[in-house]
Amino acid sequence: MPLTGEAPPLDETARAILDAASRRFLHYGYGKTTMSEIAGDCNMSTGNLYRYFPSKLDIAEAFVRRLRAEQIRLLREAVGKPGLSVQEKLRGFFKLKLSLVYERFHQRPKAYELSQEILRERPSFADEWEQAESRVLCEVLDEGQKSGELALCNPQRTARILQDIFFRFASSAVYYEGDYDVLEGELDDVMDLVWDGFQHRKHG
Amino acid sequence: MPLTGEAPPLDETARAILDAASRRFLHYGYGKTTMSEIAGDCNMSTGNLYRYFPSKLDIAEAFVRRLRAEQIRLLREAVGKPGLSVQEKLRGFFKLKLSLVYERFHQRPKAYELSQEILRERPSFADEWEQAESRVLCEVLDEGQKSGELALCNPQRTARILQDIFFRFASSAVYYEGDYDVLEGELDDVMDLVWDGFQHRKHG
DNA sequence: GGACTGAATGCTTCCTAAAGCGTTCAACGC
DNA sequence: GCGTTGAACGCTTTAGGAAGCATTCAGTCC
Repeated sequence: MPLTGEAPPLDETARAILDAASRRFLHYGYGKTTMSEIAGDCNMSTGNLYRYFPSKLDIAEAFVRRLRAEQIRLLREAVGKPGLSVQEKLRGFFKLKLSLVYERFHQRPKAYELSQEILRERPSFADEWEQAESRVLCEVLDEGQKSGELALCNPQRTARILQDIFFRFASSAVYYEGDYDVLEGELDDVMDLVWDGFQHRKHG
Repeated sequence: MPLTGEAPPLDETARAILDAASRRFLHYGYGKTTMSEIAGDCNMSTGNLYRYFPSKLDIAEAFVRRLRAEQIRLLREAVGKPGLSVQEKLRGFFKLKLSLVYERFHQRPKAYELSQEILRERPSFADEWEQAESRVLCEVLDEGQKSGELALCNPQRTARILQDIFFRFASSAVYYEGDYDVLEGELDDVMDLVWDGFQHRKHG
């Protein structure tokens, strides 16, 4: 499963380093985890870590890429379920995204913090992530074109517009706001209106 | 022009304090402005300020309310122009909002920082602000209902959904991202799709 | 010669005392 | 008696030295 932004394959030692670091990042957070601790967990010197990862931040990035790859997998799974209409697929995509984002903030604060740290230090990561999601969306939209459920002039542009439209449900502001059910209800209403727009375009 | 969230009328001294504070907030920022400086600008003691405002933050809030009231006025003005269709009014509303937010971040950094500070200390301010905008939107939507351009079952809910949909164009993330023209282009595409949805609902 | 070490380096973070500043209110002046 | 002051209070921020930690690389080992 190729995924742009996926790290190159790791050898056994690099993977051991990443596993050890991941455990500490999730438990103690990025800032409280030291390179000497990670090295100790791997029974090697601190200096040796740099033969595998150029910096501490690169270890963190590799970890976040893992998390993100898992999310993409889940999103693909959700839209890949047999028997769903295109509308159901799109709705499921954005609802799952909401629940993943919401859960990470509330249940896995260290993972959330780490994501924020990566976004701060490497802003291009956000674009990359959006591109990866956009590809999943395009597949769904292309499918809708083929099945006759949609009539779009530019599926890529449409994917971008959908990401704009549902941005609120994946933004950090949402974590402090209203509760999950309210958010989900609003997301449903937004999806209804979007679908009505698609219907209008289909029937001219 | 009543506006919920508007501060009670200020007497002459309170207004002088607010004016002096405003100048300093805009020039030096909130954090660098001290109460003793403000008091000095008003030829009074520091302690006397507290007869007019309960705290430094309340002065800041009064200032931000001024800024927001001005924004609401501009938004009302934009949608109140004669001869515009409802679609043009809605489009104009969100485009103006984008330009105001964008300009404040790029041209008036201290005003932006102050807004952020108020939102941090007084989160309910965000709801209040959204309610104020929602009212303007509702007026436009009600007008659309009356003129037959729209067929909505709940204008208030629709206003809320529109705010969700256009959230990205008013969120802080937008300041670091792409340039203004790209944003405006996307906003137009979103508005087009939203309008198609409204059309679909009108014609069944 | 390649894999690895661990001390050195220098940047970042932490800690703590001092300074700054928001707020209060007893005292003052009219 | 009311409006105002400005010093006191205590919380917050700052500054500077110490400690911590990411990173480098000369030296060592196999």
